[in-house]
Amino acid sequence: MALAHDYTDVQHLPVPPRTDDTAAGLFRLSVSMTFAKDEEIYGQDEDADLIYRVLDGAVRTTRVMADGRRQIGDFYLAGDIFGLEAGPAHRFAAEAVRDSVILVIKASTLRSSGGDVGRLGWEATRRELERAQEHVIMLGRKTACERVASFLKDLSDKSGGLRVVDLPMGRQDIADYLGLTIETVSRMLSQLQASRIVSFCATRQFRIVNPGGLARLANQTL
Amino acid sequence: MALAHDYTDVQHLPVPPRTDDTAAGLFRLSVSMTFAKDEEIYGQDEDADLIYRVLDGAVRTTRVMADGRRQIGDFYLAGDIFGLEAGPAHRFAAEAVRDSVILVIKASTLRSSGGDVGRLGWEATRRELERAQEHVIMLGRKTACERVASFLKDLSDKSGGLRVVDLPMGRQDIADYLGLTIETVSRMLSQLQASRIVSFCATRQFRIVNPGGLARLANQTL
DNA sequence: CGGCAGCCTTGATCCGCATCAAGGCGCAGA
DNA sequence: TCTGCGCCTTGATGCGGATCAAGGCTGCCG
Repeated sequence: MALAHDYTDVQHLPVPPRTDDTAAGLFRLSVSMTFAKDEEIYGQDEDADLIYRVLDGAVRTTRVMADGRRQIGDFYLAGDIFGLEAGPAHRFAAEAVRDSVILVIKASTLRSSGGDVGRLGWEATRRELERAQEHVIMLGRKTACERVASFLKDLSDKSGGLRVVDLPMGRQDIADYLGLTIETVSRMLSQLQASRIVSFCATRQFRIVNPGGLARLANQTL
Repeated sequence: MALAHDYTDVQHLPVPPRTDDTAAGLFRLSVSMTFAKDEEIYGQDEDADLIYRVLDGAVRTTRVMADGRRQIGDFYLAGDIFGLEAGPAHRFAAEAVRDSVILVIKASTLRSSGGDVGRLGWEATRRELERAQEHVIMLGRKTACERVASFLKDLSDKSGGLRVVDLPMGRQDIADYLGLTIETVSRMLSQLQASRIVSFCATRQFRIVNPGGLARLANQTL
């Protein structure tokens, strides 16, 4: 596990670089920090008074059971907000999937804001809830093939529906997100490629060859 | 499936009967409705302008895939609030597990409220998110035995830690909540009883014989 | 350019849960 | 009380994904 962050690279940004979406408004008075690959952003059980936004890079939230079994709660890419799942304390840890730049704001600032700003926080929490519920469906009732297909499709959708998509995370992270083993993920990816649904340009970049076929395999209910 | 509710039993209640918790404050201007066992409270994809609170009975939220596979999102007992998962439309349907009385309030009333009331809605949404995330851990990384043990323990905790607990739902509902089949749920329940962890007084009522053993099997991480 | 380490793929086998099948039990209604 | 139906349990068998095992690829650093 990476060492605790030393906070030497904190910079004050009056305005975040991306201002093209509502979330940006929440982060007007924020601080930017960089995290190395696999570095912890916050720990499980840690007090939660901060909310985060990915500026560049990718983040995973994880929970590890006593015997080492790991579940990834979600992945967050550039523009995404995370850290909202906290009551008094975080129930998941957050780690950088690769070198990342993160904006940070005090949660108490947000929560005490009346009107619009408070409503934006609520909206963001509601979207998190929706994503968690989709995840429940996936883990409860989808086959390994459907899970992997859903994962690739979601990633493409998040990237604006591009045909060529980068995978920021490794196979083990995908497995721990989908509730599978790394071997099963690898086999399903090979199988999807063999069926001409997708095609891997590199280990961590694929092209969607047959979007209709992918959607059918993903078996989305909505 | 039950017929649509005919709304003939709507009554106006100036104050809900239970006023001993914060949630009650949200429902000061609400309407009470009764639903028969298995009756639909709202449908998947249905527009969402209402928020609900269980006064008496039990409710499940469900999502059905094209081929009939069903996943239950959560169960709600007396005092619980549901219907918050909606963006523009509900992503799960809600049905009465047994004859139930439900309080209903317009969501727009809540959302537009500034200050305290708005914050209570956010808090309730955040608790929903926490429950969904626990569900993700369960479905992603727990064995059948751990899932059933967790389920019984959660139910007991929700009922205030009682040793004798009623199961409002049938075995099929439990299976669809835990991502298992009804046969596996039944076998695990028999197994827990054989190991003197719990003891079934009736099909739908059990006693926790060994709380420590149950907690150990549940394998909670927090 | 060569060597090494971490990540990924592929194959063989195993096992937990699903599926298929056959009653048992309890409750409701005659 | 009897009867029937829905719900639940239990047993036998099958299969999807886990586990165990053995390399292959790729990117980094000398």
